[in-house]
Amino acid sequence: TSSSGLTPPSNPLANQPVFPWMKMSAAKGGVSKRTRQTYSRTQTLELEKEFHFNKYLTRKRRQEISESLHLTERQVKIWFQNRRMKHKKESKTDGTESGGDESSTEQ
Amino acid sequence: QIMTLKSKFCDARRKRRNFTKAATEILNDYFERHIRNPYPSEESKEQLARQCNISVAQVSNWFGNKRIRYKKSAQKEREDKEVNDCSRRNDVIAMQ
DNA sequence: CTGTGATTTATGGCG
DNA sequence: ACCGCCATAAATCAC
Repeated sequence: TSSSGLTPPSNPLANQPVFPWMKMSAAKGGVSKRTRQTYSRTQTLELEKEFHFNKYLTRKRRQEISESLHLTERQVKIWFQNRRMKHKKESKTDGTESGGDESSTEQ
Repeated sequence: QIMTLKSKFCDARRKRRNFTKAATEILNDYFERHIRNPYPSEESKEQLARQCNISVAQVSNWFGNKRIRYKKSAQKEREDKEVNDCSRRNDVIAMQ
């Protein structure tokens, strides 16, 4: 009602109610922007090598790896969890695909 | 960056093409009709996947990306609105 | 450069 | 208490 001529005709985002899922997860104490560390080539390579050796970690192995790669034990643990998920996903899709690619079969 | 060189062989599975217009329309339609809680169940994902002729994983990716990107633009829009309000107030103050 | 689908780090819930 | 699985967030990658 205030400004007569300047009513935004199409603005789907601005005047929509803010539903809970749209709120941002502020996390701890006041101002914190979440950052995601990207692992170096060597870190990824070593982790991958170890994963090929075994899919699951021993407490001891986890300690050794985390120390040599300058990652926390938690990061190593999580990396293996994520890697297992990736492995599972790949197993589903690939099945027994060998090389074909190109043209149709892609989803 | 380092991956960029090698990936051409190992990760060649990365992006190929966009979804069809029809598929995007179906997904967007579902999203907007469930804007209060855009988290499709496993069954809904399967149905959408069939309708769009894509995989369930791709449907999940689409909703993940959509939620985050929608949330971000909505937040940005709200920030801009605040700035506009401030400017408007400042204009009024300036006139007085 | 932007858009967009996919992948990589990281969290929390539940078993 | 602790770990693995899973769905998801958020950042980042790769066209």
